[in-house]
Amino acid sequence: MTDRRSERTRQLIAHALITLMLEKSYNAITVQDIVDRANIGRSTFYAHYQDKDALLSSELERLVAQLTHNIRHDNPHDHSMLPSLELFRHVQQNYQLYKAFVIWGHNVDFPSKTLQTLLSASIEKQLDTLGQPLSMPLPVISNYVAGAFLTLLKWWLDNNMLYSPERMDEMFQQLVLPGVHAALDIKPG
Amino acid sequence: MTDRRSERTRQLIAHALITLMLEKSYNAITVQDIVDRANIGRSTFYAHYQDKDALLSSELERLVAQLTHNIRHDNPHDHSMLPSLELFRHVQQNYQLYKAFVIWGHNVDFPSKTLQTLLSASIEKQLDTLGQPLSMPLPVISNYVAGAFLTLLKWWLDNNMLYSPERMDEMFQQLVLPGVHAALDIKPG
Amino acid sequence: MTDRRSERTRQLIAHALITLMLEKSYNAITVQDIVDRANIGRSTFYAHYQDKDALLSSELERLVAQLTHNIRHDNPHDHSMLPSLELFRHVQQNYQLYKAFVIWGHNVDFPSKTLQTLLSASIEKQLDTLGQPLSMPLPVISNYVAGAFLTLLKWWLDNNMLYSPERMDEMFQQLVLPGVHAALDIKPG
Amino acid sequence: MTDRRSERTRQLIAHALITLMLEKSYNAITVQDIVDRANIGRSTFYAHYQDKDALLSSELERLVAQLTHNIRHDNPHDHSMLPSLELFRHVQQNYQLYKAFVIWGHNVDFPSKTLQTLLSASIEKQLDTLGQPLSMPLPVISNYVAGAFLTLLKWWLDNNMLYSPERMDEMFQQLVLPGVHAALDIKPG
DNA sequence: TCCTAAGCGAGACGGTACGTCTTGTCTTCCA
DNA sequence: TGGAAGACAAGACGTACCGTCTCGCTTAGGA
Repeated sequence: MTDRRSERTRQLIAHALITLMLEKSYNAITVQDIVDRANIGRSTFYAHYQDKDALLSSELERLVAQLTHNIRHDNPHDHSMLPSLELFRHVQQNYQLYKAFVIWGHNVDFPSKTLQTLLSASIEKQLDTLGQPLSMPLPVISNYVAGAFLTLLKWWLDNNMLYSPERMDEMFQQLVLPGVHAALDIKPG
Repeated sequence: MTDRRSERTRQLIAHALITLMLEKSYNAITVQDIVDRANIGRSTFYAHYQDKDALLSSELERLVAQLTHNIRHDNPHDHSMLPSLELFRHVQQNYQLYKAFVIWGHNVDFPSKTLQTLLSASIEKQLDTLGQPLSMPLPVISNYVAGAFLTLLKWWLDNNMLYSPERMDEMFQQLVLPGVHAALDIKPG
Repeated sequence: MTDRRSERTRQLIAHALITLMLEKSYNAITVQDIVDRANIGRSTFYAHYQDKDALLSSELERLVAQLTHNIRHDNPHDHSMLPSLELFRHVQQNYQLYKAFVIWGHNVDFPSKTLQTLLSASIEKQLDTLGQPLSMPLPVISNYVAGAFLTLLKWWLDNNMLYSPERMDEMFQQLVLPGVHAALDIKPG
Repeated sequence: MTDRRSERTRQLIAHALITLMLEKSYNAITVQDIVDRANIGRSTFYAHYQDKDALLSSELERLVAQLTHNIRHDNPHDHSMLPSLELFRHVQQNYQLYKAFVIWGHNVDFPSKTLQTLLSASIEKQLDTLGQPLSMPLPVISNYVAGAFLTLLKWWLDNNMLYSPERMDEMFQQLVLPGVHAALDIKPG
């Protein structure tokens, strides 16, 4: 059986990063902070990750992988543009994690950028299968939808999830769908 | 009249920052880079700005001030939610500047955050004056509109301003207005 | 009967150290170098020696033991101060070994120190048995003779054993004996 | 006038090294030890010296330069092989310094090596001017004299300068001169 | 002949020091 | 007298080794 110490150490590191990001800005976190919090040696950190950014990227990928997995499996036959309700719910269930990674100002923007790119691509694929005639370029629509969703998500997290995922999704649908339907030449209702 | 050398130095520093930001990531730029590019002494930099972030903030404020000034004066009686066309035009005329400050990945996210906050507040004020009954909280709408606009703006800059400001604004209106009108209980047309 | 693998491993380690010392400075040699060269595991090294210095000490002791053994047994009734000719010959026969351990600059000085201490003690014992009146403290004389001998030895090794052991010994005797005889109040001739 | 802070800092560093070398082995001294003792920043150390060894070399050169300067100027017409008495006196006056740099075991051997090379070269030059016929190679003699002198010097320092410089010199002369005169074919007396 | 304790390789780990880099302060000197 | 030049303290960076450790594999030598 293989040496499982590596995995344990990786988890210690990841957990240290996340708890630290709830306390202070990513930029203000030093490798030594992480190392101290995780109770590991400095070189052990560098044996696992090239640097602090690689750690963040890795954890973000992990988060995104988990997100995609959860969502897609729950609704394999979903044909909506974006499983927004499930996303709001998923985020609620992983509040700490998203709070740590997504909140503005606390962090650099590349989590946002990654999520935007990912969501945008997913939306574009969904819209493409509809085969609707479009009144504007597809990437504009998909980026817009992804951006609008993330904007609402950030606002929600910034305001400590004041509303339920259902209420957030309702507002999202109400704000975004009419415009998208117009862009897709779909008659409302 | 005050010593004008200060102002000249300030401009050298600002120009140095902007040209550097077109070349590499904000985080990768050091104070020494700026000082070398501007041909000034290290202490002179610190005589003008507390640190690198203060410089960026200052230049961003400058940009925003110029933006607000131009827009508002051009259309003093405008009652639309957001002077989006003028904004797209303004950005086009200051392409380099916005490219340097706004493009994702190259930079930290606080320019985006600042712009988002600013736009959002402006929109909220405009919507408030309308006195319309709302089907959702006002901050949700204003944040949504600002986020949607900035998303399109970033996409536009990322794609080297492929379309005209007019076309961008048209798409923006088409995507955003229906949803906002629905939220404001405004009958379309 | 005991497991003989230990002894084999010890030899691998010692051989690795010696070949490495012919290539680079002792200080520049890492435990990992030794471990790689000997094709053993890191922990195996530490199972045999406390650290790199312990290994060097151990090998040096080994060398010294072999030296003392050879010399003393060959000439059990020798009453000269120092069996210098035999020493020069012994060194010649173990050129690589001494080159590795003794040459200046390549190494730290504790091989020299160890040899100096050893030789000095041996000389002191020999001189003491003579019971001669002395014109100066005995340790001064013994240290001087040991130092002079080692200096010539180092010069010889540094110059690739340019001369024969016999010639070296002749020069050593010619340089050192008159002074020592004077110190011991021995009439020349 | 030039900035004199550099020189002050250099002295702080040198002084820190010397006091530390009186307390523990050169190898056991870390750059951080020096930096802490000297109350300077880590990078300041590296602005002045490439590394710890460069510092030691530099201070040793300084010591040697001072040594050569003092000796030669005091006795411009001295024709002896080696101004040994002056050297013993000089060392006595700089006891701390030599104790720090020269004592065996405490240190690596390159101070000894440097001194040996220097003294040897100086002696060789002196002997060469004599034009005496030689019964052995000149470098053998000069190395021997230098080595013998340093051996006595180390013994003296190791024994806390038990005897006066004059007594040490007397013993040195008594031990070394007869042999050298023999090598140079000089009749005694 | 099998069993079991030991020797071993492989390499993860906590830790220490390295030499480099950048920051923000402070001092010197020149125009 | 203001600003360039740059020395400086501070401290984080990513790298290199250290000595300890755990893990399975191999293997010798007593059962």
